[in-house]
Amino acid sequence: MTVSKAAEKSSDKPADTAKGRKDAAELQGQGAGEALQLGELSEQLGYVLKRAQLKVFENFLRCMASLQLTPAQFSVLLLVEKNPGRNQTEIASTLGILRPNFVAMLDNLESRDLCARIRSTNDRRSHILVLTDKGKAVLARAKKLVATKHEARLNELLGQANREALIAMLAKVANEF
Amino acid sequence: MTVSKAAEKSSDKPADTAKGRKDAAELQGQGAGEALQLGELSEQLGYVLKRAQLKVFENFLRCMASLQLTPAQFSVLLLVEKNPGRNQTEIASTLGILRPNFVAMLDNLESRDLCARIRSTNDRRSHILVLTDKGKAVLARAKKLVATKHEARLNELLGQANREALIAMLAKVANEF
DNA sequence: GATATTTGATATGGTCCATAACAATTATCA
DNA sequence: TGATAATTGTTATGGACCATATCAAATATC
Repeated sequence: MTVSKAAEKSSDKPADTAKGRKDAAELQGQGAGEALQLGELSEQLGYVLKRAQLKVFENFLRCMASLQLTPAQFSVLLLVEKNPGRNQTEIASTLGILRPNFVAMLDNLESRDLCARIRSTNDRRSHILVLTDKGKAVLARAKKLVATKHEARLNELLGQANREALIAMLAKVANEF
Repeated sequence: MTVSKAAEKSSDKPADTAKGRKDAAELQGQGAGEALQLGELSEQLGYVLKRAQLKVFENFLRCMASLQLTPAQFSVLLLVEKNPGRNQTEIASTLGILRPNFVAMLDNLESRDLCARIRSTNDRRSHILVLTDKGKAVLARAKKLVATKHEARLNELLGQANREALIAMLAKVANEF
């Protein structure tokens, strides 16, 4: 059903021109066993950005294994703690999460008694979000884990000054690119 | 079928203790209409990394709209150009793409006549990858678009020196974190 | 008071990522 | 040599994440 599935194999013997066959012959066994050259790829912003993000998320998940918190869940807890009394739409949209996709996230956090939906008396359509006591306690422990295991790792890799510069530049890119 | 779907709604009136009701009352209409405070979130590496990556990919796609190349496809073309004669497993693994998922990507690129699979004569199991002439031409145009529209944007945002420093730090994080 | 908008929610489809399994081919080694 | 193991490209499949359309209830607008 994917677009790529609909792609027709143009021919069974691609590049089968006289020049094609000659070039192919020259390439047989090219640099076998040797490491590939990344070339310009290693200076492509998107490439290095994506790979760094994957590594950081991976490390985050390892650090949070005992609390079973994903980066997205951690960000929700942080934002609700900082902005108690806001509704789902407000929290979701500032995190770039679409409302439909935020429902399942909240179902999960609420089922673990980390946060609660409270019907607003001002506007009975909306749910006000609050951290439960357990949620506050878990978030406090999560922050310590992040500080001691996650950010500390980045500090010993880049140094305090570079770490702050990196985050500042990333924030600028995220906001103004 | 998701995990979160299996989450049971613990109760219809969450946090309905005496303290819970009082706290909820205090929160009604909290900072309505005002912007939310990001708080510690804006200094979380993972958060700012992810958002920056999304913005950069988004901009990349806009710059490449005329060539219809995604960041992943661009990286494949770059790597094949730099390392002609390598097989699918080698190209995919250095890009962090799993072999099964690489098949559809190549089907797509091959159907557009950007690259070609050639049966190796040394090892008839493997397909050697090469850029077609059209693939080389498209990649050349893609590089120019990236340089003039994409990287130039980053330069005017951070400056040349900072841009290089950012990429160097991201590469370090990607490789050593 | 009729109409439009907002909120949370459901259903659904797409894309990306990960694992298992398979046929063809090659490597290993008894 | 020949039996067995490993590798390559591939298919099938399921999960996680993201996006859109739609809905009922509640509210806003006029």
